[in-house]
Amino acid sequence: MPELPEVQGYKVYIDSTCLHKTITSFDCRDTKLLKEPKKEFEKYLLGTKLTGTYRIGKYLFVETSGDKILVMHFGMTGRPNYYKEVDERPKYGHIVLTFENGFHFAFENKRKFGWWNLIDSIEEYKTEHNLSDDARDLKLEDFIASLSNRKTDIKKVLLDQSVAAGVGNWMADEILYQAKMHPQKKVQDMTEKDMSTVFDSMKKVIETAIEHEAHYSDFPEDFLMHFRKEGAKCYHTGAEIQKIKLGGRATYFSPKWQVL
DNA sequence: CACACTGTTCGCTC
DNA sequence: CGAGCGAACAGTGT
Repeated sequence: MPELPEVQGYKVYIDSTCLHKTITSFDCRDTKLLKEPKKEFEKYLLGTKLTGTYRIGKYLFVETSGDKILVMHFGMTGRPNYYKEVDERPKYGHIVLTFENGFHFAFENKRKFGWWNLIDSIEEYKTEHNLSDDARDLKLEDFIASLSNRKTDIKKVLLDQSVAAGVGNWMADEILYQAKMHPQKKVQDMTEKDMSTVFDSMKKVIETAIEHEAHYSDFPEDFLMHFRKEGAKCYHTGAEIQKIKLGGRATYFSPKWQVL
């Protein structure tokens, strides 16, 4: 589930719980979640403190008092959990840090698509992994530039983390619904005005979601999230929401509202 | 039971 | 080189 707004919430949570406390233990019960050997994590984390966080899209960079930066990606089912007692360890808390105050930080990851990594430079990592600026900070001119050489459905392009880092499957559907844009609109057929409309919707969806702490039921009533299921009624037209598959992802849209 | 779901990454074609 | 595409990954839920 975690897309940009959820990860933003995780960042705030970690900032308010885990910073400036010496790490006394590192426990990982499934090393598949580690992109470097476990020994490296022990070496660079034990005895250090987490000092700050920086988010780009769905990637959370955690700075430490040591020589490395910790990168967390929550995958599809990840979330942080800060707790006190050892026996409170969550079922899917596959990675756990313990701090000098005795509290623990669990990286919960039910489906194990999330991971941790150790890196030297955020800028370098961003370049190597073709990450765009965070969608929240992205400039219209950069968004248009990224779209200019693309020749496929706008929905697929929105999911590309080199275009607008942080947009995931539900956000892409919501952005296109707000923009009245059909998900299969070909990017090469879009005018600059179309792109600008989608861009503005993206900003609106991001800020609305963060404002409501990614709690979907609190979103405005004309948001797709309230009726994002096959056969549900579109807020504007009353027509049935349709489900198609794009880029291997379930895509929901209102055919009467988002006309191709 | 077979498949849906979620994001990234890999391998392949063009 | 890089866009596009589809499969693969893990495990729970339906």
